[in-house]
Amino acid sequence: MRSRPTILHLDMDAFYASVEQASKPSLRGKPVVVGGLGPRGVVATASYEARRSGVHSAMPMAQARRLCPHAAFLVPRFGVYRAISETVMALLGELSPLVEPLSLDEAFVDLAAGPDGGPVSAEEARDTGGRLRARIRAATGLTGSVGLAGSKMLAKIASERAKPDGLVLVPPGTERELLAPLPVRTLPGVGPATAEALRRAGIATVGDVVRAGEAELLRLLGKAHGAGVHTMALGVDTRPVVADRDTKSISVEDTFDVDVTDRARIRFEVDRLAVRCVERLRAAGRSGRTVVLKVRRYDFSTLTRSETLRGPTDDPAVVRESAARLLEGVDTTAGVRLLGVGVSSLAAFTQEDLFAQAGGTPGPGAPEPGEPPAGEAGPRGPDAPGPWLPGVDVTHATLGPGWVQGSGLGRVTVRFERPDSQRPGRVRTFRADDPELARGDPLPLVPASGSPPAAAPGPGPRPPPGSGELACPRGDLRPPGRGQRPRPGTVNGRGRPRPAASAPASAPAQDSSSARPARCPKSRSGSGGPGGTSRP
DNA sequence: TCTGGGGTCCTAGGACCC
DNA sequence: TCTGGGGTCCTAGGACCC
Repeated sequence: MRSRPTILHLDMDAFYASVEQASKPSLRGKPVVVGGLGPRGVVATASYEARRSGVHSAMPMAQARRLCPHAAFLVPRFGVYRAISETVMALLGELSPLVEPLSLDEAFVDLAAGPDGGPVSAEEARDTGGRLRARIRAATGLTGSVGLAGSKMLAKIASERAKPDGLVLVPPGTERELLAPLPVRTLPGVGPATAEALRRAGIATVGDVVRAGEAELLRLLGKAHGAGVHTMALGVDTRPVVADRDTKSISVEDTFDVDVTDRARIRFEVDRLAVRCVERLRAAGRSGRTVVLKVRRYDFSTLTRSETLRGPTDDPAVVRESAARLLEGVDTTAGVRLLGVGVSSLAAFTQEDLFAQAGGTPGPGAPEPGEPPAGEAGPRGPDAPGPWLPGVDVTHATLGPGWVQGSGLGRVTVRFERPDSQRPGRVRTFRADDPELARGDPLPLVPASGSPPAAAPGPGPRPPPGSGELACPRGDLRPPGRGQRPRPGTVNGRGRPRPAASAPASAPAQDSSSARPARCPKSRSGSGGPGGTSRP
């Protein structure tokens, strides 16, 4: 809550879909839907053309196909989105050191922490926002919408109203009248459940919340939540912009195309998830004390089981064994649709030296994940390298770069065009195993001039044939950067040098020579600890 | 052809300790 | 020994966000 509009919220317009349209000239002006393409996929982002048909984020992909059958349905290319996001966040960083990214396409900026204390007048603030939007467009070819206000809540509401490709400023002092007619869902923290509770009490708009009064809100929603909602409804929001939020947990999960009942397969999948989780943990230079297993059953009911180790670990064998123990206590006979493994209670240290000794050699009874149990095809979904997923970059030995339009029946259809192509490229169909066809690197959206734009993490615009596999071994679903925080010390919009071991409290920096027991859960309630898991 | 994947924060109860 | 309270840690679940 400030008397000057010094909080800026940037939201890139239909970000993933816009990147795809910018990368693929044939899709410009056409409906594009980015998301999971499996039978249980959901929409991540729909282009504005697709939104006109009623398609929106989080909608099941099957429904989106029914609503907009002629759209292009593409898998996300997170590596590309991440690179562009870094460019955008860097531009925000030039306005102020206080940048709080909310996701790849969204961030708050505290302009008052910038040079000269930020804009003084509404006009100055508008100028700042307008210049930012122009620079984003020049650097990425994409549009973003800007909200400016005296608080986070209003800045975000403003950017929403500015969409697409606009700027809205909420003059401090006008918050309450702006909010009053809006639905309660507008308020941060009011989701479906809260909205329903309020609706039953006859409260539909923000103005209704104010009229109901604080006591009534406390009664309806409980102490903390009720007070928060009431305060927000008054237009009062003093939450600061916080850069460098520390990660609290790291997790991976997979939804299966078909419910899994086979216990051996379930054990196998949990094992793989544990390994993937630890890969991400280690890439982030972290370790953790609490292992969490997540199981979503056939009926969508979800349960979690967790166990806290005596000390933090980043040893895959330890996490695998913990996850396996947790699984033993879960009945999965009716079928599971999702499994997940996570680690929380994160500590700052890495234990690379220890890992070299212990982590590399799995203990007895903890085989490397290898073959799936007999009778199962193994991984599926985004992991299953059905190699030619719609949207991925390819390169042909003689025809150059293109992208997969579709595949099936041993064939793959490729459109050969580049971001700077003046007209839609031509389409060719190949055998899926055509040796001249390989994964390709993404091409930059904006032609490189002087300093390279961010779109292509790879080398120049025309990689030598075959180089794709090296840069992107598993395709765009798992680009090299995926899951890796920028290395500690990397400076960019999203990852700054980690605050030096801020919390010695939870993880006493005992020397990692030998004694740290990272395996056994703290034995509680007389269980005597888990049996048979200690290392010889 | 119903419902992803990555997170954050809050609540509540029990164990345990003082 | 009765009855009791506070604080912390752990576990489980749920709401919410993008």
